[in-house]
Amino acid sequence: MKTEKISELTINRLSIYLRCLNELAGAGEATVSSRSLAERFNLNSAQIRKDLAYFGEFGIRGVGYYVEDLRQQLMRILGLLTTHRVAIIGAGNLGLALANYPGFSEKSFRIVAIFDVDPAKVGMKLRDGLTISRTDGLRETIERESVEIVILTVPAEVAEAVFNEVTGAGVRTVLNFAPVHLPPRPGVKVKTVDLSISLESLSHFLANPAGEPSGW
Amino acid sequence: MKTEKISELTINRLSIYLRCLNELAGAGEATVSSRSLAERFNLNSAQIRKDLAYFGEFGIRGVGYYVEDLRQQLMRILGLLTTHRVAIIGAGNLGLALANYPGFSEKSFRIVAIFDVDPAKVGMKLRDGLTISRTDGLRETIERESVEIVILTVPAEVAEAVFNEVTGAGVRTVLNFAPVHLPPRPGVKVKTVDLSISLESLSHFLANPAGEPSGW
DNA sequence: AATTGTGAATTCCTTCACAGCC
DNA sequence: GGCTGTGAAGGAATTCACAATT
Repeated sequence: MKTEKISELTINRLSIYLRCLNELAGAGEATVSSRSLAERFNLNSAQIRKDLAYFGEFGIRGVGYYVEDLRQQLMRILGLLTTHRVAIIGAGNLGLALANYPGFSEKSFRIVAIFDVDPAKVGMKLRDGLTISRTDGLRETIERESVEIVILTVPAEVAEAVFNEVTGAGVRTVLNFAPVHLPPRPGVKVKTVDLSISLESLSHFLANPAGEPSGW
Repeated sequence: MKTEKISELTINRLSIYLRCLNELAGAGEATVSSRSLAERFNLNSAQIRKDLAYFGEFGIRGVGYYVEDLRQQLMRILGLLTTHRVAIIGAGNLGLALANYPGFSEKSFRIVAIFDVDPAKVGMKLRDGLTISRTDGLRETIERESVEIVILTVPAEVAEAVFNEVTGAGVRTVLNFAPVHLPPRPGVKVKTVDLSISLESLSHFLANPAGEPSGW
């Protein structure tokens, strides 16, 4: 158990391990080794052991890890034992799709508000208790609803302004889908999902078959 | 100009630089230095110069880079001078949102087909010439429409099977939104966008204020 | 004077390899 | 025998710092 700072890459892998453990638990497996885990997503087994070792000694030599125990540990480490209250800002196609996204564990994340500037959208009921709100009440609603996580699905031009408003209201974590760089704010964590970058990376691959240089 | 292999991270940054150059070109700027570019997304200026140096010598000492020239170079390197034909598989909320996503440059990416298994959805017209197709014709349509890029927005359970089908049909690049590890295939590039991982990373941050360990 | 391009230094991440334990 | 936990080695990515160039 170290006090070193833990890399983002490690945290991302913990999520992957957890997902796999959920499946193993569902399949009734009692234990799993770092090797068999590693084979599922071709990773190195030492990597898995090192990732876990940052947080404690969860395994048993000669045996492996108890699936249910490790699952609980990972849920705790990832903060998934409590429910986080989420707001979506921007009820365009993407915002609405995320509001209904089934992949977010219901237990750990609950969407409590969704906002849009368009008066035609305000008032639209999405489902039980989730209605599109006006953006003028943004700050107030965030505070009243104790929103911890904001998902930003607004146009790029206004993303930074909205970001400033929500962090000003005390939000410390933002999942940003706008294709812009948000300025760093102390104590605030931003994850940006940039779909254009992903597509352009694929485009580069198509343009440069088999590791050929693209320079000339 | 090297023959070294170029990191994914470098390619991703090229997309970021390109976006910025587009703005600068729009604002009528003629030249830009690596330093001023770096300041916009707090990066190191040497990083930018190194990234560009993999592909050629595009700058002028004492001056910087010509905005329009560098823009063209990056478009070429990223393969954005030709249009790539894209198919979306899975017309759920996310698939439909991406079909209408305005962020993909129209010039470089064109969505030519969208598929779903649900008979109730098949035949739905989304817009000019884009109608939801049945999945049985998948392989045939991919070949007929010369699809180069597939966006996978199907449920996790079927993602691998669909992946095998599209790569079998000759598709070499896949943008995967299903929360699964897709097995590596030679000559095929996969980019996975995993929304749960992103959210769980934010959750971890909330659970572990200011770099405190989460072990005990 | 300003800025690029790049070896050298540094920092960060992954993999190896094995002692220690079950 | 099998598997974890980890120090040491190796590899990759970033940053420094400066010679070269306009």
